[in-house]
Amino acid sequence: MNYWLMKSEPDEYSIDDLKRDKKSAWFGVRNYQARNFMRDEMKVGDLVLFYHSSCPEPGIAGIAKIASKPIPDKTQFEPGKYFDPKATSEKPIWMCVEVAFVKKCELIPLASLRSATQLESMRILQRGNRLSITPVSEPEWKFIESKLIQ
DNA sequence: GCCAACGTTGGC
DNA sequence: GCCAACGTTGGC
Repeated sequence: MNYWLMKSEPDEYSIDDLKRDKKSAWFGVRNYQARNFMRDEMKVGDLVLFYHSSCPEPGIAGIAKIASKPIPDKTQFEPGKYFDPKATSEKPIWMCVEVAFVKKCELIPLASLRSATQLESMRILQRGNRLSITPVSEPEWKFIESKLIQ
């Protein structure tokens, strides 16, 4: 079992949207490191901290889980902002996974994460971190689950 | 809107 | 392969 943190801008796709949809493909990732996590390391059943970014109240908004093996991100083939002219259906470049809703929680603000010494090495809190998908260690997960999630 | 940090691009 | 320029992310 691995744990992850996945960022989403709530204007684009929020925890409420996932709650409504039950399940969604995590399309639109165009960063190789983040793609590799989805393609190579995620397993069905892995748990995910759903993080709201670039919004008035950034923070953890809920929990989701990985619900599929890697699948081609179909937006790479379609006209629009995620289109990639170098991708073909035979050789897709961008892979994603499906993510399923588990629960919504009271928002855990970024400041609360920063103030917890147990989380000081968390990837998301390191300066300059911009990766939209990052691994979460088991101790970090346990701490957040038992102490912060309501 | 600002700005730090990082990834990507492209000329050489 | 180097590296400057540029674009993007994301908190504030």
